[in-house]
Amino acid sequence: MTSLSIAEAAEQTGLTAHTLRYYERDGLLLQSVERAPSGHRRYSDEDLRWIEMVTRLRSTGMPIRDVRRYAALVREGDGNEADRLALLLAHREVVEQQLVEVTSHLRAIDYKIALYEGRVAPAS
Amino acid sequence: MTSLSIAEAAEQTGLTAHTLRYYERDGLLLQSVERAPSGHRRYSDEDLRWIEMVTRLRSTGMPIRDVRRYAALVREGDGNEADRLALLLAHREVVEQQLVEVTSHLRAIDYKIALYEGRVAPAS
DNA sequence: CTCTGCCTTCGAGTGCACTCCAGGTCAAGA
DNA sequence: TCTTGACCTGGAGTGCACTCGAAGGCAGAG
Repeated sequence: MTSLSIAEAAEQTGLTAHTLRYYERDGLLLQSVERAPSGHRRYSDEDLRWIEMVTRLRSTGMPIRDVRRYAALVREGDGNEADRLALLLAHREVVEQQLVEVTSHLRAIDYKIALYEGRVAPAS
Repeated sequence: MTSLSIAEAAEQTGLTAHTLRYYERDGLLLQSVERAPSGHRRYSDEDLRWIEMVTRLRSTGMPIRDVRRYAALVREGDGNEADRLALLLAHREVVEQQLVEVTSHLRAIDYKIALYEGRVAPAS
């Protein structure tokens, strides 16, 4: 049961301290982070694990708004697992679709690169 | 050699008319789009092909600024192919990296989904 | 001739996700 | 005791990529 300062939490999560405060303010965390007597935030392992989940959702492109919704469901506790699942599945669908699209665009760019490298004859 | 109105070009490219004008204003196109006597834009096949390239770059996440730089290089004409190639390769690198990251985050999310679907025993 | 609708420009507005600032608190070290 | 540095808050600012609004031109239908 470690408990980290905001700077340490920032290092651990790869976010900035600014962003960590912002996420908390914006309701993306499950509870308010605990405070030292000085008022400084102390991040628990649990906080860190949740923030990593948030990071996964964010870096797969989930909007803040949806992360907040997911956090709210988890915060509510047992009983809404179906809703959480639906939210994750919907997100999964979107990400999958984006991967397909980006991959296909990337192939077209690769073709262009091949042209510049003289590995392929120009189309015209 | 067709020549399309902005509405038709919008439909063809999947962009909005607003966005087409914005791209032109912002220097993302190779030349100003031709005009009908009425002042209305007329998009050539060449315009359309270039806009598709722009769309590929954009939807793989290349910033407007970099697309503008690439357009400028192409506009300059022969002699800077190495620069264009470098730009595309650098972009390729970034995209590849993002694909890896997103895919790995997606796998973690899939694990969470599997938990909610009761297909896997919880970790703790 | 008037209406409808698509187009024009310029400039302002929007939404998102941070990112930063000012002014202040607090604990530890010289 | 003074300074330093990490942290606090509320609110403002930033950057990006659109997105829209206002005011007007012009062509074809009725």
